[in-house]
Amino acid sequence: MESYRDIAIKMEDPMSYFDNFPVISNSFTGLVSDYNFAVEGKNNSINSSLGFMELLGVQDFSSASVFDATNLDKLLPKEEKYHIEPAVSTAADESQNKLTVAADHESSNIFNTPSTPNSSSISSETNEGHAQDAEGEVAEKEQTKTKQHRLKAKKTVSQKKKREPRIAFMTKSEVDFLEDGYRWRKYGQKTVKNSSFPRNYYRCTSASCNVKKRVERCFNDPSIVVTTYEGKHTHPSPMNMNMINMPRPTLFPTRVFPSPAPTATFPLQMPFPINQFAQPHFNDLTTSLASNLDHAALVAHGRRFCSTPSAAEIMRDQGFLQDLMSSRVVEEDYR
DNA sequence: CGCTTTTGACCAGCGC
DNA sequence: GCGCTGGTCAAAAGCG
Repeated sequence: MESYRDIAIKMEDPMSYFDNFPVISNSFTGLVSDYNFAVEGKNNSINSSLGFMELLGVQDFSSASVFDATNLDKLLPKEEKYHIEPAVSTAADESQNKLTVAADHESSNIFNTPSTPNSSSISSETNEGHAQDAEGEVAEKEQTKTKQHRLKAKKTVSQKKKREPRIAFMTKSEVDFLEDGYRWRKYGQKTVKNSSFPRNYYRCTSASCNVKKRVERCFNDPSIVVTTYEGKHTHPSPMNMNMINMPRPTLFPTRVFPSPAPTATFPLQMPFPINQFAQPHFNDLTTSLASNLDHAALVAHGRRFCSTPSAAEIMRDQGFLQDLMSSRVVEEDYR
């Protein structure tokens, strides 16, 4: 039913998108330059696969370049839907990590998740003295009741709620679950057609936060992890909360965004953690998207990132990597 | 004990 | 209508 049919970042000219893409951290230049940033364009094809710094390098860090919200309608036509295709690997690409960002746009679908139904205990209400048949009947009735309740709940909800916009990240990684600063609880796992890898479903553990996350491996390139976010966090990232009062290392910019801060609001409100050194503009695409790129880059590139001992030491001293990377990556780096 | 993960069952939507 | 697939639920099990 739900295939990768919807892409939000659709553009006639991908470069025009990045003309307004702010450099969020010039300290990461050496890091992200090894990424190919693939953006899918018209006709379900990859329009470009460009070195990340080629895309970012044109930026004037001091200039106030923000997303122009008026262009977003052009980028995200309501009726059109697109497929996510993995970035095409070339021989030269093989040794490099590849990161693709795309977003789902699914305005027409109905959100069919029911509100959490009251769970009824069936067995505990069964009287021991009853005959087994009677017990069976009671259990059956209760089950039917529960089913009807769930069905009703689903119908009610589906009439009101629409599915949130979604955004998918394709990241070349050995680790399935990429840290993003939020806490997630797994609520389902499904085998996927034509894929030997299961798809995992996660929900944000924060109360009243409906953000969902889907993690699966690309069926034709198992080295790529596809992480799909749905919804918008109603709270700041725990990671960012931890970082908010930290002294800022001189290695990193103290001001990440140009002044004035971006004000454009992207229709897809991103679920990602904000950049650790940025002010929390949760509704801003550039903040969230760019922040996630940095983070994904750091996680996936942890080993190489710290290949220079001095850099690694600085980072470790600042307590930066421990907070930002998964523990496994960090452990490997400092062994 | 509380939280998370596992996993079988259920439901909706779609195509035939 | 039926079968298939994706998405979710919820009880049970696992874990710290």
